[in-house]
Amino acid sequence: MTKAKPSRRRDSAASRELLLRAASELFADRGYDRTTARDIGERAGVDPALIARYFGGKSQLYIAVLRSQEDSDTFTPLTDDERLSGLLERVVQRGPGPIFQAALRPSADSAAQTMAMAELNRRVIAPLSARLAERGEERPELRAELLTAVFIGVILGRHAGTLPHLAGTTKEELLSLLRTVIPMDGPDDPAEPHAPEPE
Amino acid sequence: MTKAKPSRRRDSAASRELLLRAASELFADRGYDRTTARDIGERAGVDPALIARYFGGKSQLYIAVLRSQEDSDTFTPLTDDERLSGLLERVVQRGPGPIFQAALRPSADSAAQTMAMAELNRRVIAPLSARLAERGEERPELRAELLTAVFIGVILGRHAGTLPHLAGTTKEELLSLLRTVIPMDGPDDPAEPHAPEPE
DNA sequence: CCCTCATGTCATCAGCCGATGTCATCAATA
DNA sequence: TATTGATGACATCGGCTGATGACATGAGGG
Repeated sequence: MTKAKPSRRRDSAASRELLLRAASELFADRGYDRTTARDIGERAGVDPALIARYFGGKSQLYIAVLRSQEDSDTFTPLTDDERLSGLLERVVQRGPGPIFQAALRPSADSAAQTMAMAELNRRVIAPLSARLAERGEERPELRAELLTAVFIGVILGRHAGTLPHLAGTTKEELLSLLRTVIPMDGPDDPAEPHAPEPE
Repeated sequence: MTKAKPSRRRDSAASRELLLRAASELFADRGYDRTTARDIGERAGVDPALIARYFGGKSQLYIAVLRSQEDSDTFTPLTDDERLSGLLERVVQRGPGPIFQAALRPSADSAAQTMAMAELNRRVIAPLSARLAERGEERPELRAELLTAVFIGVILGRHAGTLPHLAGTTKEELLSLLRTVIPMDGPDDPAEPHAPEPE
């Protein structure tokens, strides 16, 4: 009963997965508004009507994409060198991602937009804010938002292709550039070392 | 012959001007893609069909807006305190402006997009690049693009309303925040124009 | 005073969007 | 094999966009 034969020639789970993957790529590359349901279907090789059937609509597909990436992201502050490097690695390869897109290019769909901003807070702003507070900086939330906006601005500016020199940078160049703009945690932390970081 | 009576009840020049002004405000606030011709007509109190008649279409109206603002902008580098302050003043009051919008949120219309990026270079990136070169920095064009992206990222992040703390800042707070991220020209410049200093 | 044409109004078009419903088709089970 | 439910292909809908052309109107020149 309920045998999940993997050799099914018509497999709804596979179609779901194809749509999710295609949507993930396209939302990461172009953001929500500029990717159409027909685009997603074409890239997935699946009829776009199935988006409505399996996810309930484009905005809920978007939310599903956000959820599907929940675990793949670490929650280290942006001032952590490894975190910044890893983030850049992913961004250079797969585009800014749906969340960063949503921060500076908010979509009209309020459910999707709200979800994206909640994730941005959870994954990026909150840990950064906590780190800045640890350092003893004033207004840590404000500064965390500032640095996040800075980071996303550079990422999007590079990806949009409108800034040719920036677009031509390698991941390493970009990393060193960002370090001149985002004050990183030193290896010898000037802040009091009373709270060691679990890794 | 061609008497320009100012009391004409039906005045094409006035309609043109109203459309131009309304478009200027809306493009500055929402960017190109997200403002519709009907929006512009409604705000201007003018029939949107006249956009096509007087400008040739939406994209040419956009270009006309860019041209109409050509003189109103100074061409000082972003690292100049007065320039940064003035820019913020305008941005806080009237929104990011069509050019900054276009840099991180490129539109599908290629003519409009190309024009906007040319203006961005002329007004912001080029003077900043020249200033950085004067300072003796390496890769001045790249750094100029980086700082421009940083600036626009903060501006858009604040304007989008997705970053609440940033959105709540006054012009002065924002200015001091930006100074922590964009290395300004000192009043007594520490770097001699002829003697680059090692750091 | 009447004609003419600039100006403005309006209906409508074609294209794209997301979404929905219908129907054919195939796999699993009896 | 016959039945049935799941799966997917397709046509189409209503809504929005930018654009266009036909028509109304009134100001200014003769």
